[in-house]
Amino acid sequence: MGRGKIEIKRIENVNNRVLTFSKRRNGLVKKAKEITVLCDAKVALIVFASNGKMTDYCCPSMDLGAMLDQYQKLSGNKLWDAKHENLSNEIDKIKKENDSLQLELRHLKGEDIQSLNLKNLMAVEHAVEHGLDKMEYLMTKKRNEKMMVEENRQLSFQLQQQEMEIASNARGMMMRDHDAQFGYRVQPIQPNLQEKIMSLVID
Amino acid sequence: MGRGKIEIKRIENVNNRVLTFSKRRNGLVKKAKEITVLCDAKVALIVFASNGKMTDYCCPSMDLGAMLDQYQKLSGNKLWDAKHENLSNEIDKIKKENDSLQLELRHLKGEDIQSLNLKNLMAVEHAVEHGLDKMEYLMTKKRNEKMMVEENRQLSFQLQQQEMEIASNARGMMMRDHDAQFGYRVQPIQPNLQEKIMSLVID
DNA sequence: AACTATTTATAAGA
DNA sequence: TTCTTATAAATAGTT
Repeated sequence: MGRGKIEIKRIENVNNRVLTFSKRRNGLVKKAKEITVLCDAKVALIVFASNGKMTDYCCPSMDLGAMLDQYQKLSGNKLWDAKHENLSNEIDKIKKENDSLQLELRHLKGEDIQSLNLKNLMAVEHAVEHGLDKMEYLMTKKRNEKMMVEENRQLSFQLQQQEMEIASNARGMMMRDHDAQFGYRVQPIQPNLQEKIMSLVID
Repeated sequence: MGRGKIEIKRIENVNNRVLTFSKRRNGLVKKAKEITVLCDAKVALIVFASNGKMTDYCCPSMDLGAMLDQYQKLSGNKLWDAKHENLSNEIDKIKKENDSLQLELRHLKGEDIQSLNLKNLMAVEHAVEHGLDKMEYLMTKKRNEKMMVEENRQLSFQLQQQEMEIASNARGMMMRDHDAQFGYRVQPIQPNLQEKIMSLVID
């Protein structure tokens, strides 16, 4: 339909091809609209030019999503259903995992254990007892650490008090005996106490 | 393009409409194919007749799924992406829940507890100890049940032995004293023993 | 489904 | 791109 007949094969001249594309795309969309109106048809049309530019048409009576849902039903082709199924399956899988974790958790807390047989009960008990030992150990350790920090604080305080007292005494003495030849040396009761405690706490 | 010009509005005559639909649909698909070949274009076309029958065309160089992916990117329209996002979010949510369950589980087993502070440790310990009590109670109960079932089995066996013995004695007597006026009645040692045990087990 | 008079689409040219 | 126009193609009404 034009000045000359053309073969239906790729148009090699780029300008020509682009021009023809533009004309024919318009024609295609026009025809799509016409059949929609004339014949009560539902039409969806997506066209990409070779440069990637997109044109689309969808009949006003149904949105593209609905058209594609219908397409999937009638053609049996999976567009997003497949992806959805995968995701849904994964959700199911994780939910089941979740449930079994919840159940295990309840078992460890002694809940819902009626249905366990003796062997399973013993296994659960064993796990819990083992864990309990670890907890006791750690708690004792943490309590000791706290105690040591507190003890350290107290000892430091006492030490400070003592030093202040000695200094005060020394000052008093100096006032009384300004020319005294000997002097007191302040000695900690436990040398390196702080270091010892800290090494225990840090461990 | 025909014997007469027509207005572009719904064709009221059904036969006419259906006929026109068929002709124009073929024309539309033909044009779609032609532009695909002539212009290196990508075309997807879905047409539903008013009776629901579907026709579709998709260029050979790209499948419909890919076309629609591209459509979503370029148009910004969400077809399945929105649904996917929802599902993906749900997966993330459940996975997080899962992780926290896993951690709680490990805590109850005395694992990964270094990071817990004393207060949390005590809470975990308390939960576990409470659960342990319940387990001990249930295990004792189950062990007792087992023992009772075994005892029941043994008693039943003994009873049967006894009854057989008595019957055998009676037969021996009958042989010796065919006209004896009195007879033995077999009496269980503990009447209703079985019922008593079973009621304990079932509870 | 086939025919064909006409309308419509469009290829080539400007 | 857009307009023009000769011609091919599509199709409305008919058989």
